Amino acid sequence: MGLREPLEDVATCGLPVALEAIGERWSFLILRGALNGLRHFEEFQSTLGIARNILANRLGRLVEHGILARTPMPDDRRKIEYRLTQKGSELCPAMIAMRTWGEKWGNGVPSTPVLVDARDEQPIAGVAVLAHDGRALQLEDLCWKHAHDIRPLEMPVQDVRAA
Amino acid sequence: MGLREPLEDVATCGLPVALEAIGERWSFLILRGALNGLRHFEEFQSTLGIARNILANRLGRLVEHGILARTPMPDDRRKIEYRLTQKGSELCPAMIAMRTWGEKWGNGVPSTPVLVDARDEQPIAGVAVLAHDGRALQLEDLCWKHAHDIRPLEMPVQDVRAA
DNA sequence: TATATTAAGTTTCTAGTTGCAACCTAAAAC
DNA sequence: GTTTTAGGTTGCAACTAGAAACTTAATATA
Repeated sequence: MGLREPLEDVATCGLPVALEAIGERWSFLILRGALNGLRHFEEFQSTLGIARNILANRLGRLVEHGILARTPMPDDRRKIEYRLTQKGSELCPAMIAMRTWGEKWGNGVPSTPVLVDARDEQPIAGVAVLAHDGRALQLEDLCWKHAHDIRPLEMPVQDVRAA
Repeated sequence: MGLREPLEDVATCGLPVALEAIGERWSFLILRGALNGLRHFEEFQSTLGIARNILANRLGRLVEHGILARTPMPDDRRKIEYRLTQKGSELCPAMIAMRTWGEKWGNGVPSTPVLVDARDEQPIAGVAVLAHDGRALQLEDLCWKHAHDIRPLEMPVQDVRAA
């Protein structure tokens, strides 16, 4: 692959940060597996069909980035449990967004298993970009602005001087 | 890389479909560039600092996948315009989700430019998973179910027999 | 018309990465 | 104590990424 530069400096942006951690196909699939309940090396290996050395490498990388936590099981210390951290779990919306897109634009793949709302067990509608007040925004409603061009919302009367 | 299998069959899921198209760091960054208004080869090249052959390869791949449209400009036919298609634009939520995650969990990167709501020019809140009725769901509210275990919502009276 | 310049790719070549298969190591089971 | 199991390493061939130089076609300039 040639040398891999940190890539962070490609304009200030959170995206390169995320890519550094999971910007690679197996990382995504391992993450998807973890969100689906996979916990152990052999589970990932047999479910995903990934080569063992690559799996070891990616699991290690995800652990390094604090996305997975690595714990030997107390009852059988050969067994290692890889579990999503809070940081890792919060990649869920990104994963779902990609999955939903792939489902819509791919060749009619009806993804399984289905992600449902625990309350009524109905499939989710998808992912949306939310405005500061919670409204779901359409793509046409979005635009880019430089940070210094943004004027803070006028608050009722309070002087909020904290960041 | 050895041989690259289609990867589609890693359980039925839209995610591999998406990864096939953009599951690679430069593709994401090119896409981000496009969402930010980049249109031409040299713009991408100088902004992202990507090697020219890789850029050509990725642009071609994105065009093949119908994510970018490739059009020579009428006034200067050397110039090629790469523009997001509808399919490509709809990757925006996925990109934003990753960016937002990177912003939160990275080393305090304040991403620039900022994505704002066009109506009030306020920065967006983030990305959320929506339930079928439009409520924003928390991660704890989500769970996986097999398709055949899902019972359709009882509709008023209509007998909906279509898939 | 002849000569630069520019936009968008190719080509070449090196070095690092991936993938597969086989091997290793420590803990548990028999 | 031998076997099995979980989670890795190692070695090697094939492939890919990246930098820089080269190509090609369309415009601009002299």
